[in-house]
Amino acid sequence: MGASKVDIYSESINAMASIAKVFAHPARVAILQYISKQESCICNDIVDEIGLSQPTISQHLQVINNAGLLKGNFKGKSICYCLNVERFQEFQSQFNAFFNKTKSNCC
Amino acid sequence: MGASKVDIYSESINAMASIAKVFAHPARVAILQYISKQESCICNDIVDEIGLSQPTISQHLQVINNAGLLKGNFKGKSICYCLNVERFQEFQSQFNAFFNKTKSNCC
DNA sequence: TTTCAATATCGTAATATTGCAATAACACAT
DNA sequence: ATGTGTTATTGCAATATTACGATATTGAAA
Repeated sequence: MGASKVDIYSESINAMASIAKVFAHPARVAILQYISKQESCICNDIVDEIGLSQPTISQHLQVINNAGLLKGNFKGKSICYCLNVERFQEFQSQFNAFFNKTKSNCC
Repeated sequence: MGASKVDIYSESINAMASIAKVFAHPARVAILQYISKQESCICNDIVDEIGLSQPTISQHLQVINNAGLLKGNFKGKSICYCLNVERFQEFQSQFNAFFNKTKSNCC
């Protein structure tokens, strides 16, 4: 096979894995950090900042965007990627809920 | 290509991605939750609990174990997987540090 | 020591992910 | 309308991940 058997898990478990997947690649972690560091809206300089090609960056941005983590001006010559802080906060809460729920021990 | 260009990112960014990767598959999320739910040490019933084959579960357990998230008795007929709570807590802290550092906005 | 149950490893197939070159699409200015 | 610069899409190659059957290994009990 090779594909994850998504149908055998609960909705919340799949949701958790999906969220984690966004952060499971260093390029996406770097992009998120870079975006948040910018005072003003950033444009195409992510490509210069990180050592990856423009198509690859665009691909990673799409993953981040599909997760709902971006907002801003998406039309025009210089598109503006900004962090959707509300959504980001939501992710943090979900993570912490999972961590706190799973923190028991047995031996 | 197909391989992540790990060498172009900082150590902390790669660490973050590595941690996230552990939780980026529903089977591993389910395994961690199941382990934590058990009152006593669990054995081979993870295979029965989750609908995956024994080799596949073993593979996922290895990923979790390589991340340092397991402890317990690893020899004997019924091996005992328990959550390494200290390590788990450490992961949670790293996550929160990343989230808190990245929570700024621009537009 | 032989047997048994539990876990790990090997080999392999299928799918997913990553990355980039080439190209398209798009918004804006001239 | 024609460039120009920016981002998205397509196509493809390389690698990683997921999954399982078959088999090996292991520790304990008989």
